[in-house]
Amino acid sequence: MNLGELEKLVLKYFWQTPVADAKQVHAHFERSRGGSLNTIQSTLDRLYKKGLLTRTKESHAYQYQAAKQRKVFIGELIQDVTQDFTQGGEENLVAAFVSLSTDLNNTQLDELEKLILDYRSKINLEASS
Amino acid sequence: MNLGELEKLVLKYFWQTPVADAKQVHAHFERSRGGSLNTIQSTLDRLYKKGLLTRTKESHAYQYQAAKQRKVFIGELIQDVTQDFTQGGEENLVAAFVSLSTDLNNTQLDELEKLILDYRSKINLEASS
DNA sequence: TACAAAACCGATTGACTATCGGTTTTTTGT
DNA sequence: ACAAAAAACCGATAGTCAATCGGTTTTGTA
Repeated sequence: MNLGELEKLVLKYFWQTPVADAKQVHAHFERSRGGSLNTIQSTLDRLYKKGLLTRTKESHAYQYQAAKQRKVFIGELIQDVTQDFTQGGEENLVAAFVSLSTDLNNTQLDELEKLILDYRSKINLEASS
Repeated sequence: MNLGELEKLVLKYFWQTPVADAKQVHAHFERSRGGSLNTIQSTLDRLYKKGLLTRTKESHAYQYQAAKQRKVFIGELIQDVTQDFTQGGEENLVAAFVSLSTDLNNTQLDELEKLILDYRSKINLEASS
């Protein structure tokens, strides 16, 4: 999944603004970067076709929304970009975490440990059902 | 950092084969995918210019090597692809880990916890120096 | 110094994003 | 029901970048 610059901006916009149509998105980006309504429209369409936005026709215009939560999307991005280099086993992802951890501080490590704990109990609940 | 299909293959090759020149790389990929020696050469050159391979002229031909360890590279890839969506704070990365953890099992969680432990002590050693 | 090997250069093709003008379709107000 | 307005849709263009390879220049060695 490869995203252009405007696509990224629009995606980020939808994590701040749950629902919007092309006109609103255009209004938002008009001062910060310019560009015609048509450009926004085709970008929304591209994102829709990529499965990153959903849309429903509300009376006249499409109402767009983010298809995935930010965290989920980022997770998928990571999987996407790493899978070519990790031969199947997910243990490589664990290794990738380590490379990343260069910038983590103690508090963040705490948080991560808590998440692992939670996740572990979720796994084990499922296993015992 | 955006990599083409052949670039990815070549990179993976160099994590298996520490040193090689264009001819060797070409020989390796000849049966699996074809392509001329020139194609390999320009791909090597592109990877070199991207900082993903190093090279030194050994008598006549360049000898190429991976510039980064696989894990380091993957870590950088992840940072690269996520940074547009994580406003500065690395806590978002922690969140990204969770999305990823869908496929982790208990053993892998153990490993990750161990790594956190190691990393934490490294941080705290540095802090007290 | 000639020959062979490799590097280098340049051109082409194919994706894909950004951009926007123009046309068609859809909505809506009268 | 129809005309005007709004939005969607279509198509074209420009820019970037990987893959591809032929041809030319450089370089190293016998």
